Order: sequence, then structure tokens, then C-alpha cells
Amino acid sequence: MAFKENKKLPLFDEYIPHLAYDSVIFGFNGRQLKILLLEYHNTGLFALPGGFVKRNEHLDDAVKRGLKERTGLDHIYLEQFHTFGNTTRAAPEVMRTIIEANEMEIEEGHWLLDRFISVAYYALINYDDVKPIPDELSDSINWYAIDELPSLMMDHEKIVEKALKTLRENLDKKLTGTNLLPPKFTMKDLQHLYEAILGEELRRTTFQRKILGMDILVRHEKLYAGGAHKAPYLYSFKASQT
Amino acid sequence: MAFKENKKLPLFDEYIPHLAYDSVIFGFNGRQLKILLLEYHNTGLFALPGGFVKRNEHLDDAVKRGLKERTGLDHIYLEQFHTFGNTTRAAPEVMRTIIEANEMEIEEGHWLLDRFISVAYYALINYDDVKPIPDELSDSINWYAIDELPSLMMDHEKIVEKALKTLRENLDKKLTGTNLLPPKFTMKDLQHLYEAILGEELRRTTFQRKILGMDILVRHEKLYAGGAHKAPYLYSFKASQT
DNA sequence: ACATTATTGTCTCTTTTTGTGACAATAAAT
DNA sequence: ATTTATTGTCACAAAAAGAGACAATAATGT
Repeated sequence: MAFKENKKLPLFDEYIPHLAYDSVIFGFNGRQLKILLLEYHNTGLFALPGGFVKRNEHLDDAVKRGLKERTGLDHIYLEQFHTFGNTTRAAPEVMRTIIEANEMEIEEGHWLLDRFISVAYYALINYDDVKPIPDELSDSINWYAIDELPSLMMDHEKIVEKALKTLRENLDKKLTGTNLLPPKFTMKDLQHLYEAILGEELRRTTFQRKILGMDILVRHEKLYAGGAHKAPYLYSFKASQT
Repeated sequence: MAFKENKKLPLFDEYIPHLAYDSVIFGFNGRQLKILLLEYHNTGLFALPGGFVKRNEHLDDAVKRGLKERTGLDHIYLEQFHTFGNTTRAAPEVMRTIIEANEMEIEEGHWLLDRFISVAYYALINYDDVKPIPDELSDSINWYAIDELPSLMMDHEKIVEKALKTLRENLDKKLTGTNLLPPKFTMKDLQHLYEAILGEELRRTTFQRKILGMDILVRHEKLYAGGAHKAPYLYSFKASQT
């Protein structure tokens, strides 16, 4: 979660109480699938980037706003995948620690200290053109490979798990137009991405035939200046169809 | 949405404000896929059965509680599929009408008159052993075939649409153990169910081979006393595996 | 300039899965 | 006992996916 107000916690009634969102922001560095994690000041606690929803704001817009603040990116691919609503979703001590570490104050009984519901989204962004920006309450935001995550606060590990599961299930249906790759990429790049997401190796020829058969790619002129071998075609995703 | 308190709207601060759930309750009568809809007193408005979440209650439990109240059924198959959070999700006039039609009062500025977020679930229940129970605010609750729905309030038509889409996508993965059929059923019954859900006809032999190949059914002794023809086997779903 | 090397694009053959019809088995009705 | 409608299963055809083969080719080394 992220607080944009400076030292002025009362302003929190600008938000819908007991409601938050969390975002699992996926990026791909060419080899590994990674996600963005915050580390809070003086707490050693890692968490998903999240935030709250303003009273006059669409839920989806709140998430886009948060993503824009943290990544500077607009038009991010975004997918809601689950809402977590157990009563155990409260972390008063943690909240207090974070708030105190940031020299802020909170009144007793504030809903931030109580349980809250969180709507979880995953986002796919281009790893290369992002310099993640920490917010006031956290001292770092960094990429972590999905198989080398630190322990996360509250139920955030479960959230990541479900995000990854959903991403895998949606892969064939919804990867069109994703931002996980640069605008132009080779078939091998795409295959590496699939392998990183699915966590398994794929057969080159079968993969190529399947992807080309999906009719979602545009083939461009060969421009690759890679190694001592035949240059591959470059591809881009077709403009997304309605 | 449903109010369980009688004439005592202040008790509403027992609930998490600005948060609701809606449930798309599917049943199958052997031919058509149907859902349960409420009609509110003196309003002509149809709506999905829904409710609110108590401050100390798991989100999932709130939904189970509501389903139990309306159907008398426990252990219903339940799946969360989306959270609807647009600011347009407010219906102050409708709310007022409903509340007045029920001779209740509401203070100005109450969150019920403002926008609220709704977490949507779908449920699969056995059409035959349910006598739906209306709540205090509605004068009827009835089954409506999914292709003959009346117009629904707010965004409830979108919610139904998405529920149906999700159900179709999950069909092969998650129908195991569903309650949409009686405990024992024929292969033809199951095929009719699939056809009603998918809205398309399926080929008998292919369907049979596919389902048997999924290894989710137990075959029982033939007991069917139907018509002038070879009696089919009866099946039931295997006890659901973890 | 030419052979070498690594990787690509495509083709073919094999295997698996799915579509489609055929047919014997059989419970009730005649 | 014969007819009728529907079932369970098999067999063949068509389509999709798995797996390897091979020529094409961009950089490198000689």
C-alpha cells in the first residue's frame, strides 16, 4: 500500500475505507520473469505496490494512477484477477511500524489498522524503459525474479502465486499487445518469455508453428545484428483487435 | 443487495461501508440454464441477490451466508470471478425507492446512497432442491432462463454476462463436483448441461469420449427407467480431489 | 575470399487427439 | 417375438501437435 499524503493521515478519508488494491507488476529482462517489490523504511518488510481508491474514482483508474506514479508508464496492460477479503488481512503492528518509521501519526481505531479488502491486479510492463520510483513510505522498489522472492508481508505471497497462475492460464488468450517485450522482437525472444512465464522449456519448431498459427504477429524485415548465424526475422504484435 | 435488519438502518455500520457482493446463482432444470433474480417491492426492478460484508467476517463467508439465507443450501459451489468498481455503481434513487417501499428510513449521506464496490461470485446449485426465499426488501425471487432475462438494475447485466463467460471458460477445469445435476445422472444429462452452458450443440460420441477421458466420473449400475431403449449408465462425480 | 559455425525458417514424417459415422446391444412398447 | 429409440463402443478420417532433418545465411576465423 502507498500513502501519497505527507504526514497528513486525516486526508485518508478522501479514500474508500477498508479497500485497497495490490498490483503484481511483471517485467521480463530477456531471461527471467520478475516483479516489482517495495521495501519499507526500517522494517525489512517487502510488499507488493498497492494503494487506495478515492471516493470518486473508478477502481481501475486508481490502479492505473498508482502504476503511473511508480513506473511513469501510461497505457499499461492491466488485468484484475482476484479480490482478497479474509478478516486476517490486517496488519496493525506493521502499519504502525511503517507509519512511525515515516514520522507520521495515526489515530486509534483508524481503518488502516483494521482489516481491509484488496483487489489484486497484474500488470505487464516493459522492463527496459522503467526506472521504478519508491513512494514516501518505502525506501526502495526493485525487481525480483519470481523464483527468488524475499518473504512478503501479509498474504502477498499468495497474491503473487495467484497472479502467476492466472497469467499462465491467460497466456495464449491475452498476451497479444503485451508490453513485456520491446516493440520488435525475435521468435526466440518470445519463446524465452513463454518459457520464463510457464517455467518449462518449449520445443522451437512447435512453438513457432503455434504462434504463427495464432495470427497475432506482424513480420518485419530482418535487422537483427546478433551473432554468427542466420539473422532471424523481427516481429511485433498486431494492433490489438476489438 | 439485501438488508437483513428490520427497519433499523443504523445497524448498517455493522458492515464494511461501500462494499457489497453480488451472486449469480446458476441452476439447471434439465433443459435450460437459469439464474435467480430478485424483484423489489413496488419498483419493477430486477436485481441479482447480493449483500454486504460484516466487519469481522471473511468475504467468502459473507457470500456463503447470503446464499444459505436465500436457498437454505450449505456447501454450495462458489467461485469469485470479478470485482466491479466503477464510480457509476451508485443508485441513490433506486435505493431510496426500495427503502421507502419497505417503510424504512435512511439518513442523508449514507454510503448506501453513494457508490459502492461489488465483488461478484457465481454459484452452481441443484435446481430441484431449492425453494428460493425472498428477503425483506424484495417480494419475489425466481428463476429466469439466461436467454430470457428481464432488464436488470445498475450494471447487473454486465455482471451476468461476465459470470457466464467465466463459467464457460472454467467448464472443463472446474465442473467436477458441481451441484447443477442431481447426484446421479446419465451421460446425456451431462451433455445437455454442457450444451445449455455453452449455448451450442455437441456431438454425442466425441463428448462421451472426452468426458470419460477426463476421469472425473464414477460409473454406477444401470437403473434408469426411462424409455423404450437401451438403458444408459448412471454416473456421479468422483469425490473432489485436493 | 572462403570455409566454418551457430542459428534460423521450413518441410516432412510420426504420433496423438478429435471428428464422424457405423453397428451391435438392449429396455420398453407393440 | 418384433419393433423402436437410444446407448456404448469401435473403426476410420481429419486435424493438430511432437520431433527431427536440412538447406539458408550472418558473422567469424583463416
